[in-house]
Amino acid sequence: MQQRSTEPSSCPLTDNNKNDGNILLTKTKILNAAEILFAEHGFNGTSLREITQQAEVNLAAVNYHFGSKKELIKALMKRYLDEFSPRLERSLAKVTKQNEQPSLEQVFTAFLNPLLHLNKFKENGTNIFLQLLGRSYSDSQGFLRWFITSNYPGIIDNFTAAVHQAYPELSTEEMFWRLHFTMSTAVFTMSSTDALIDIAQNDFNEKVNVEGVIRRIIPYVAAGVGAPVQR
Amino acid sequence: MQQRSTEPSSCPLTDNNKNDGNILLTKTKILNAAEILFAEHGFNGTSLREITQQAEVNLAAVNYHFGSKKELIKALMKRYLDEFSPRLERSLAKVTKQNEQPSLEQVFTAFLNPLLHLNKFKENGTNIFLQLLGRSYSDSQGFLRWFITSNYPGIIDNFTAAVHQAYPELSTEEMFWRLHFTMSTAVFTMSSTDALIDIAQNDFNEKVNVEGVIRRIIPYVAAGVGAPVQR
DNA sequence: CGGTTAGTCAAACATATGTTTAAAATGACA
DNA sequence: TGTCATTTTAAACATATGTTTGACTAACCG
Repeated sequence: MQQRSTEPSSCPLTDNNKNDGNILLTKTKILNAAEILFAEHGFNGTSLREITQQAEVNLAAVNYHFGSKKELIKALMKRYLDEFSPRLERSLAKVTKQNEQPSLEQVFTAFLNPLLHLNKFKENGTNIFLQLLGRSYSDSQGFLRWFITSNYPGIIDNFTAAVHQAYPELSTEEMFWRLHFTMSTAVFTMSSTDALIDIAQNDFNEKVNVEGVIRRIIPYVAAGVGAPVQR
Repeated sequence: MQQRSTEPSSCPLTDNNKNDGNILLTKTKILNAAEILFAEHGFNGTSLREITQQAEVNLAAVNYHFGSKKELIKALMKRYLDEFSPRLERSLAKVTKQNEQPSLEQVFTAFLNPLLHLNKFKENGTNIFLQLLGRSYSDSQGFLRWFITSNYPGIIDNFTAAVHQAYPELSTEEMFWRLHFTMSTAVFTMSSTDALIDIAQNDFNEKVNVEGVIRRIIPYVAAGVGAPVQR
């Protein structure tokens, strides 16, 4: 028996779960199947039976290896956040160190590489991660929002610092709101990327991908955050 | 027996369901309870039993009066969209008629009054409507998005026309994306307004309400849509 | 070999869900 | 008053869900 504690203690859920051969372990198979289904239909909208069927493992495996559905979701997000978070911190640090006063566009562009790296880390990883992030905010009354902000405070702190450096006149309150608007744009757009890309393809025959969408978002949010302060 | 057809045909679901006294009819009681719960916990996250319990009606009443949960959701949105849609159209028309080339900020400000009117139409109506709109986009794999865009095409058409008048240089593709970003910002922000207002209150003792949030969004999205075109 | 351990599996469990049914209540009108 | 359509009600239905159980398997080690 294993992993019956609710405390995640060490959480060994990265990809180093390989057999002697190259057969994926049950745990990894579950993670891989779950992230796609969760991204597509939300956390509430995906059942453990769908996941285990897709992963070709036994239903009980989820509860055996992760303890519960909630813990599975956390493990899922952790896998991406551990990969993404330090890279973003380095990327933001680079921008703020190199330039005395970076432009907002430079600050937001700092997200691009860490996000795209997830595509190498995992097939279609960027898309999946951003979609999961979007789901975290709307599904399950934000228990995951809490999980993220409390386990990865560095993301937010570094980011707000960089924005402040780029636009010092922005008050703390105004920044709080504008950063949330930015978060909304990114996260919400991504949670419906697939549909949007389809529409763009049909309506004006435009071939786009996730990277294309991100590149379009950057000037938008940079301008939004950089909007002149009222009054 | 009533309302067993899946065709909405006439859909008598506005507030003119009153008794001789001022006792709300079952139908209205259900709508009022459902909209709050749906806004709070999403469509998937709210059961008919919670709704009927809150509304103090029998469980079977929902299926009797509306046919199914899905039809209830449509009726819910219809109640607001019928109130909101024509007002927004008039408001946008006013702006585009009065000014030869209105500013983007003027265009977006045209949303303010129609949105705030919902607060008179119904207690906390603005907030509820925007939250429901947000839920429509993330829950239930977008069947409601389809419902809205196909039943109220005027909203989108008038809006894109107004934006084009304010910023003619923006290409159709770029506008498509930026309007979606804008939609994301508004809708997603609103679906977590309550939490945000709490945070704002605690963190820097700022007293805000829904109107305050909308007023903060306007310059943000106006600047975003108005961002200079790349290349 | 015997024994321990981690992992797998089918089945059951307990509960929650949307929907349907058929009987009972209600109210309007002749 | 009696009739009839409308509405309400409790109960059942069918299915779906997260979780648990207990037997079984396979691998490792003395």
